[in-house]
Amino acid sequence: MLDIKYLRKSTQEAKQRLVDRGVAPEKLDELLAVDQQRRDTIQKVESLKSQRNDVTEKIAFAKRHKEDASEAIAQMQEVGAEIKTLDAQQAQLDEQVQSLAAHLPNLAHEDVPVGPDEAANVEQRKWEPAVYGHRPQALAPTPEWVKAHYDIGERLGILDFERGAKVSGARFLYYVGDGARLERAVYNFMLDEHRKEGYTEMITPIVVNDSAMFGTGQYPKFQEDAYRVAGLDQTYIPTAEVPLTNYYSGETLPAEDLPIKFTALSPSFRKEAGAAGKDTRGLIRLHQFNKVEMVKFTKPEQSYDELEKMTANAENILQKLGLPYHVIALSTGDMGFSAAKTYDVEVWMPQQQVYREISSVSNTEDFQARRMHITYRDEQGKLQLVHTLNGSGLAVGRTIAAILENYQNEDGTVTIPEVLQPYMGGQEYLQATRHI
RNA sequence: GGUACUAUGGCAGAGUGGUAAUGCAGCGGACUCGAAAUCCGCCGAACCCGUGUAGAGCGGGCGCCGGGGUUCGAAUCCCCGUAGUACCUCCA
Repeated sequence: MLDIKYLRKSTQEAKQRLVDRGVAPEKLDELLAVDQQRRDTIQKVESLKSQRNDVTEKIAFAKRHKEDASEAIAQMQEVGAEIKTLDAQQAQLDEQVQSLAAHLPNLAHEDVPVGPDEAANVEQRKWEPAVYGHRPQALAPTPEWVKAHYDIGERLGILDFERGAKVSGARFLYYVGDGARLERAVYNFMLDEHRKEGYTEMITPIVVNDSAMFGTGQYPKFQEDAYRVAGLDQTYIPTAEVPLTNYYSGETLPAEDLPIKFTALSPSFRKEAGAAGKDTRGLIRLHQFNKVEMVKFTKPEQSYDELEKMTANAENILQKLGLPYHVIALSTGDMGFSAAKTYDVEVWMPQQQVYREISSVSNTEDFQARRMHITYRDEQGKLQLVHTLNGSGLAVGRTIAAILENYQNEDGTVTIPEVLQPYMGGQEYLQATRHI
């Protein structure tokens, strides 16, 4: 949620910044017009209420002294009715303001490249391991025998998309045997790394209520992509960002505890509405996938430092896994709804020879904190909104995909990255095994 | 899931229709070399509106878990929720 006082005071500037985010400028005019109506109504009704409070006090006084107050009471009946009408009007205007404001995305930080879409994103840096699987060069031309991760996964018998579709539907799968083990190794490794960096590990609810979904910005605008629990006002989380960030909703945090850092593994559920036909094969785009998430609560002045650190935490995982990647800064037109600034980390997928998003790290500044009222007291003892950040660290399924493609060998086996071997009982290779 | 009870400021805790006691904590001051104790004063709400020196100050509204209702007037009465506790039921 944006600060309505800022929108009123710096309307022209705000309008330009909203345009950068792809919002029609009339949206702001509309909001401010309704806001003006609302404030006019408030002034009317509050002066009536003030009057009522005075008269009512006199009535009370009269009653105590056994005097007649029927005239004042009769008069107040009318005022009362008028107040009721205006109150109802105001409630309606409140709702309109809320709804219009709730649909406006966050404003971009001044560093963010301005542009309408992903073409305006800017690469920040690129990384590749010195030793890459069994080959020296990561980005050297991909040998022709390199297969897509889903082909290797099925051939090794560790990914079962067919039965996933049979039991659940398209975009669901079973991990089988070493596949399930590898998935578990990957997320345990990730959680251990983040814990070393000072993140507190959490296991969260994976079903949340509507106000939590509103708090992080998924609702009201993006309901069509959410898995709602039938018959209940609850939703399967699209990311652990939702329960982790809402953990402190409505609370005032001790300033000395900031920044607070959480990490959690959770399944994530997405309908992927509008993605029909895209990435239909493999682990890239599923209705359910595991993700290790990082969330931070910070003071405003430290949030951009913490954004860099969180991005580095995501990169650290890829570096230790020896997977090539690059980091890009998303443009104003490509960022998510709640973000003020976002870095995407994209991992190299050799079979398609493209970088695919494996992590997205965002500073939402006070956008989410205003929605869910998370504050701290500054040195003057005044309540201030915290800044919240979130980032994947990393998407687990996509990490598996990247490992299968980057670490495959010509004989059809896959080398298990060294840092994961201790999590796999020392096993060094994945090879075809027959499972029942 | 059922029944009963409960929900008031940072904490504790009064208030059963007349507009939120009191204690602790906090802040300021007096006393003191300083501190403690004591005394005096202030202070309670993620809020909203007006004015404005523009998150100061002042005035008003609101405010007793949330939302409705009754009433001139609701913390108080009624209804619907939510959460907690106890017992029951059911379980992992």
